[in-house]
Amino acid sequence: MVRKPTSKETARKPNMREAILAAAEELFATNGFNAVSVRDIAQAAGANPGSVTYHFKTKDGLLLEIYRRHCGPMNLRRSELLAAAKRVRDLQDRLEAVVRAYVVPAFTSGSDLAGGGARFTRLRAVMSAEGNEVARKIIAQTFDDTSHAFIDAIHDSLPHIPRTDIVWRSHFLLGALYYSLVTPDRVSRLSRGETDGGDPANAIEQLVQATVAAFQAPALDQAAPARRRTVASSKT
Amino acid sequence: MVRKPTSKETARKPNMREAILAAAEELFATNGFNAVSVRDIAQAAGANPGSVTYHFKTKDGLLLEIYRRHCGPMNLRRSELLAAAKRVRDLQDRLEAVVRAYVVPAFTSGSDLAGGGARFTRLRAVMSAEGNEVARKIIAQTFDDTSHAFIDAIHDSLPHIPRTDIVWRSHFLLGALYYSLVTPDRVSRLSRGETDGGDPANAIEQLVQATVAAFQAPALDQAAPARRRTVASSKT
DNA sequence: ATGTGATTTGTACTATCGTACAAAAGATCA
DNA sequence: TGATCTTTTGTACGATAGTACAAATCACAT
Repeated sequence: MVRKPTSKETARKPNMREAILAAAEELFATNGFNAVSVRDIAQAAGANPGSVTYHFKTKDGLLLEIYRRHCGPMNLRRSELLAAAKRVRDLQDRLEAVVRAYVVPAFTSGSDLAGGGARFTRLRAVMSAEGNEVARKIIAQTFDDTSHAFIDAIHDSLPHIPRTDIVWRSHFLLGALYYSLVTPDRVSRLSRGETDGGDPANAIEQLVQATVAAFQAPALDQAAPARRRTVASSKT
Repeated sequence: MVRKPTSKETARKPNMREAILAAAEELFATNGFNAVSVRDIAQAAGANPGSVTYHFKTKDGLLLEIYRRHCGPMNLRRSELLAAAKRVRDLQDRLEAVVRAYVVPAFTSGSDLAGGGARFTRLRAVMSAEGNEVARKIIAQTFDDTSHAFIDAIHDSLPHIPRTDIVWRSHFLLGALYYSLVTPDRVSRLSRGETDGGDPANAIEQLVQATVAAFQAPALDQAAPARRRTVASSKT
């Protein structure tokens, strides 16, 4: 179909395998796993449905390979940034650096795949929402260590906050991060169109700033007693 | 259309229509829209597949009816709580009350359907992640007004924060809220099993506390200059 | 140029999907 | 009771799903 002008380079039109991976990543991330058929992927990649079976055996195998492709680089990058962040001496600055080390690789490229970071993170968000089993397994065994490392680092910057609260707030961070990537235009819509919903740098800044403040909130148990109010207590 | 239930009880085998709605709600919320077949729903409801077609015409129609069933009551409850929150005089207390008015109906029942609040909110989270068109439309025309009302109320409590930042942080709130309901056990897992990941009241408190702090963070543009740090500036 | 192993294509198979529709069953009231 | 609705059942149909597999094609060392 597409002719290679030269037989020298293997990756003239990128390996087809790569094209399939990229197409699948994009389609899965925007539509979910079950809504996308193997034929959809093949068509988007300019490939034959049989090619997908050849390279990845099954649809699950394709998803698994997408994860394998990204998890390593993204974790590596996070580790590097986390190590650098830990060296920041000022406690507040360090907290911000740690949060940034967590957020940045999720938005920007986690490997050499173009724009891969945001797309893969969005994919993770969607798979998580769908309760995809393949994704759940590989994520649990790949990211839980990283999550713990970050939680520990944050806890070091906020020794007076109980670990439980740190975990909750990290959880909220991940949710906010996911949602930002799942609905990339919702912010501009609600902002009455005057803003930069699509600018990832701005999204990162907003997320980091808000998250740092959330982490710094007083601990739940020891919150100032005067602060307890129950405006919405009826249970229905 | 509405036949008097008459003969002694309201429904000896509960309306079947309700059973189908409940089963669909549960299955969609945990597995996504496309992963669940009409036959799955019928079986879970103890009904015949044809019954689903009879009551809701199409699968989309079934989803639409689920939304119709919940959106009204939940918005009503939010409005009530928001109105009450707005009457709180102290600015910080009011902010917390407003956030609570937004969060509580999403966790607890928004109508008389048992446990409907959390389940429906989880459903919304999943549909949002999957980019479901039916859900997107009805949500945009049902919740955007509410969202604006909340954003306005929060802005009133934080006049010095630009509206853009408020919108972002509301966005993060919704993401955190969604994610808490999508992965109900992740917190306990990361907390090394000693905590209450399944307790909704605790989740609400954690979310409200963290979110209030996030809203109160300094505005992005006017953040203290000394605070700007770029520990993660390299781009890939 | 040719043989060889790696890919790509085309097609086919079975399972399951959403939906339609006629017949059966149940309920309501003259 | 019999007539007339509403609801449930059973079954079927066309479309599409994931996957398998043989044939065709390609890349390249010889």
